[in-house]
Amino acid sequence: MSIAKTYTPADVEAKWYQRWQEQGFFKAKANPRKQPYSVVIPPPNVTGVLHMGHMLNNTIQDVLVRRARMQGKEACWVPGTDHASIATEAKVVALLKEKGIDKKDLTREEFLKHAWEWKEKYGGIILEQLKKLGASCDWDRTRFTMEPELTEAVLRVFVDLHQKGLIYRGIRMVNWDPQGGTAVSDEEVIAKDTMAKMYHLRYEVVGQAGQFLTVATSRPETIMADVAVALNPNDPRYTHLHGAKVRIPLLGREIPVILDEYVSIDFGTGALKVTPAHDLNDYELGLKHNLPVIDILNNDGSLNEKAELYVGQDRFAARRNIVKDLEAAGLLDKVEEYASVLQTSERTGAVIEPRLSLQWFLKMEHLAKPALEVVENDEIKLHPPKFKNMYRAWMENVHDWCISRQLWWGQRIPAYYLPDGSFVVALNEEEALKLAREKSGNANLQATDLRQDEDVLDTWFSSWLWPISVFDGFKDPDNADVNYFYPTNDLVTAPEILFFWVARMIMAGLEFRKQVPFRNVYLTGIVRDAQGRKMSKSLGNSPDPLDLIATYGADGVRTGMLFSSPAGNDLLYDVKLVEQGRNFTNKLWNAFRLTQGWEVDATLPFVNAKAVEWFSAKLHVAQLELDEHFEKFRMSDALMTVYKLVWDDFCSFYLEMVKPAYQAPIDPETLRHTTSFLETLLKLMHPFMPFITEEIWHELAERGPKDYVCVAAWPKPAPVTGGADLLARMDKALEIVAGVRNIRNQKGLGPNKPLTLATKTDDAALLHDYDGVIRKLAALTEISVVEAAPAASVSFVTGGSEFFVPLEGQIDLVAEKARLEKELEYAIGFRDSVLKKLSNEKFVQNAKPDVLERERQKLADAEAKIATLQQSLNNL
RNA sequence: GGGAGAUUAGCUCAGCUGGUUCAGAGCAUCUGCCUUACAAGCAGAGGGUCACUGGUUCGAACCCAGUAUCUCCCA
Repeated sequence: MSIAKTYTPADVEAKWYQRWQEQGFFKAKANPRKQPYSVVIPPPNVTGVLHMGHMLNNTIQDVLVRRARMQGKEACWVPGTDHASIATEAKVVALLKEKGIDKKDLTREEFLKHAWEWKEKYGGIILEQLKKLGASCDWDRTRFTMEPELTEAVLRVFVDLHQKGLIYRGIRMVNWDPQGGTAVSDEEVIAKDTMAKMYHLRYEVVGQAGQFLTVATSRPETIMADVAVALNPNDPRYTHLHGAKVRIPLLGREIPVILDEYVSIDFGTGALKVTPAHDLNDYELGLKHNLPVIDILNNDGSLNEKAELYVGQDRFAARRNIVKDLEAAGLLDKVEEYASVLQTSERTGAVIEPRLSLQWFLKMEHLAKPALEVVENDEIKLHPPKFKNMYRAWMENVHDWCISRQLWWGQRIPAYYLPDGSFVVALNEEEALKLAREKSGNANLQATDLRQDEDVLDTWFSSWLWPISVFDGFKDPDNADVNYFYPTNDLVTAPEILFFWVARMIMAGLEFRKQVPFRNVYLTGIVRDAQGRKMSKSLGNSPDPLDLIATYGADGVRTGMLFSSPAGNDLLYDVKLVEQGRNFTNKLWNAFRLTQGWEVDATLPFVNAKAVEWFSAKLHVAQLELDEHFEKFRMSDALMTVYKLVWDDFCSFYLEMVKPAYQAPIDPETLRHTTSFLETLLKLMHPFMPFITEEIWHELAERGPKDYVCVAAWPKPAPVTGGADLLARMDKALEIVAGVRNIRNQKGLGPNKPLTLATKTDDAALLHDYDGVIRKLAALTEISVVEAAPAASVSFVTGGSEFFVPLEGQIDLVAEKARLEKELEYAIGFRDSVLKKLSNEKFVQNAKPDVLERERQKLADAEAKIATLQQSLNNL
């Protein structure tokens, strides 16, 4: 036999991927005669490389897309990347630093030149990696969120929303990332539980030397920004200080004591220092009491000259130093540990600094309301639906979106400032100038008089337009593509970005196209290691996806990932999973090898009708089940259905039933059916295992130039007459087979030792019809119907029939008796429980007729079994 | 602190409208087999008080209440 004994994916994967591309199978265009099916990829970070999360996510998308393509839909999977402003800028800055270049020494244009160079060099890597996985994207449609067309879309949207009054500029407390040197949105802040220290500081009461008010704070370095100390008016401990002034420790500046019920009496000392520039709550308090704002921090988190002390020091260094100095001055009362929450930046990990700054915001209320509604009314379905609760909670408490970032890598905010400080918002400089002239009434205003905002937009402000912008829906809102492919069908993404991205795409879709961007959102879990830890570079617990593909084959890896990943559940990755996937490909390969080895003898009669009928019926049931799993987005279950159909039903049973003796020929009819079954199985498996199925497809027959399983028609379930009966009868026959095999195992007989079977049966027809199947699978030479048990035989009971395997000299009467008694005992217990149910009048009155009928049948079966078992015992 | 979800075999999970497809699947485990498609395999077997305590019901893994533990989201 010339076909390799084990399947070697490396030999075929690249070949088929190339062929598919040459054939243009992945290309999609608006085609009114076909039903559209579109998916947009969650654009990976342009600087990224493929990780396990991408593997899972893109495998699922590819399964959906490939199946849709086979179903005859115009399947369009749009790939692309996003520019990931903070992450990319940080990488470029780091790279430049290695070369001895400081970002500060570069102009914006110079920096962007470096960034683009870097993007050109590394930006496509991840997409190339996806091809190795088999992703059937329409690569001609590859988009990048910062390319000119998409940038224009972003700017248009900004201008539009500004005109609608939804974008505004204001001083707000933002989350400042001192390391990234930029504001980040609420959603990019991660709260971490930590133990922090609470410092009790002594503020001297003005005019009462030696009298102190003790204030507890976790941030002693901010006292220089204090503008008041607040007390609860109802706190009896402090009534004597109402109206007093206190002196800031070390600094000596006098600040008022204010009263506000906001202060909680039992937290800390009940006295709260008020630092409006560096705490959101303090800021609110300051507004209410009309207090000044003193900002003592620089962008990088160091103290500025307004602090007067520790100027130039980093906030954490300043904290250490001021604690030392306070202690030395006797102004530190005590330090205690307490559990607190540290806000950190998702991007850089730096501790977030609440900071007042002038930023651009997008009002959310108007956008959030309809976006909530379409999820509530299932116009967009989340899978699994438990995420609906989370989605609702967020949408009902949504805050305005801080969309400006103090970076260079990204779309620059299209706001232009006039010399007088006012601004206009316009798509480009010319229009801005026009507007500025109108606004100022100064017709002589020149472009050089305008200054464009320095900041760029949040990357999500590009990504939220993705399902529209990839089809050029902003540039040309009525183009054929967008009209045909939008709304897209399914979105596959991670729950972590449900709000960042999914919710905002829904908002954008409704706002700009009055239509939802997709119908289904499939939320994958996080890929973790076997111990449940998140995969991370620092832990080194993440395998390299490309190594995995090289070792186990893309098909093996794809199925391995899917075996254990129900929607929304984390995937505990274990190499055993991809091994299982690889083994599955090998199993299929060998089934194919077997059929390839058969010689046909055209004169042979068709002897396998029972097997063929049965497998046809099995196939029908499995297809219905498979389609149902797909409709419900139960991908693991869908795969498992195919897995069992192929491995158990096709290989372990069907092929064993029809397989001729070694080197014996097969009849043409059986071969025809078998090949046809195999082709159907290849189609059903193709979305999961595209490469091996394509390889076998072409090995199985000479194929025409366009005849690929990749574009074969998805099989329609074909009902089989009397299918349910066929399945039930085969099940009975296989039970008999299992009974014989069990005896072989118990008695240590080899799988091939010829045996005979005798039976006292109530279903002689079954034995007659399935004689061939049973004899073959159980390796029996003869099955005979008898009146009485043969001497010296081992027996078993299935259904109401008793079977005997004569075994001269190998019968252990005692053990045999014990076994039968145990079975009998169980059967009696079972019968009694049914009897009890049936003798309960209320049950008989209340239970539905079919339930009652089933119970009666149960009773009859049990009675029959008991009778047979007793007979067997008597015979011993 | 507020909210949501979960708890079923050693592991990962199914289990629909309460009732024979109700205690399941895959993996793992154990036993025996290198039986000419496959040892990346074949055959067989064992394994669970459905977290706990009550309640509703003729009947509960499923419905209700409480308890415990875990996870996630928000503050």
